[in-house]
Amino acid sequence: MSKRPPLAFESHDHRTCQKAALDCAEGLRLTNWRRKVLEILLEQHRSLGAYEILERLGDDDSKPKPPTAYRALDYLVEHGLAHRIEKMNAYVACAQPGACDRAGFFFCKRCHTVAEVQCDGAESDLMRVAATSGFTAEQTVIEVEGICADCQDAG
Amino acid sequence: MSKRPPLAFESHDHRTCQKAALDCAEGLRLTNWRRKVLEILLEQHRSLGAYEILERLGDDDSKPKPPTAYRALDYLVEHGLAHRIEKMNAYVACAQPGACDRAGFFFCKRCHTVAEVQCDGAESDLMRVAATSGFTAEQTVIEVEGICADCQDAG
DNA sequence: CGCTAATCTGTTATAGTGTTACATTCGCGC
DNA sequence: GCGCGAATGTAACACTATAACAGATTAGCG
Repeated sequence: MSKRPPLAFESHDHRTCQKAALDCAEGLRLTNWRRKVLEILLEQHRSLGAYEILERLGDDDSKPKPPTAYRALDYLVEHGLAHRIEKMNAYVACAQPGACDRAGFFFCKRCHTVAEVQCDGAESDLMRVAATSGFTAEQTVIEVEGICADCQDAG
Repeated sequence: MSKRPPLAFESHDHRTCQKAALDCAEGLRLTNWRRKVLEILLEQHRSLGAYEILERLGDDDSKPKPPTAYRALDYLVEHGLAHRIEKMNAYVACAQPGACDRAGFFFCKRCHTVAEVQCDGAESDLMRVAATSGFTAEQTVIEVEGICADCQDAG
């Protein structure tokens, strides 16, 4: 957790993020729904609830049903293109696709911006503790809730 | 994260855990529901869903309604006597009441046993990163999902 | 190409989790 | 007893997620 790409809170060329994710999706089976969901998530570094995404998937006369969104999200999460923020019951595009093992998240509870960081140090500490009691770790959730600088300035 | 009390997975005198929690509740306003919920949580180092707790709060002819459980749980969590496990939508008694700042959790997805550890190192690393972008951290969730030794042995 | 198997999608219904809103009661100091 | 704040009771509802099954599409193979 030393050198790092810009956090989502910091200004950066977001097209780079989008391109990286789409590149990483090469070779995967990105169907229409999956691509659409990924594109929606990639618009910003913000987390979106499944039903929020669902809203945006539909046109005026008909909206897809919940399983459509959940299936696409499950796929994206399984393949490392998106993450679930447990504390928010929400989803966010992966910010470091292809290299996002051991990710941790900072998210602003006001604007829902999510910054992703690598948490190797924290992770390996935890793994060490787990090992002492024979616990086999499978998945680690590291989420820090707070207020981002912009929202603080805005009062 | 170096010296530590026995993890929940390890054998220990559980009455010590229960007594510590009840001692810590001295001075707080433990109403009937709150005490009952705390007692239920303290039976084991296992997480319980709100509706599971609700079941056990009622007698045969009448069960309290959801807000009863959620209100008691909110109170216990606010006052450091219980924690919420985000990944499970469930609650667990605090294992180190009075000294449980910066807690992290290992939980077995089979038996729902939850071990609580102090995560000072991980926490301060995260805080440092947060600070670099002006992010004000308020709450940190550290949860490791896996399989405990007993469940592994049991296949 | 044409078949088959696997995967993805559509749809209905329902399960599980958590909250709002408001009426009522309880506990306690005056 | 009275008044006030906290806690509880109750009904209804909102949000999140999954089950089950039918139908459509696609990939791969002979």
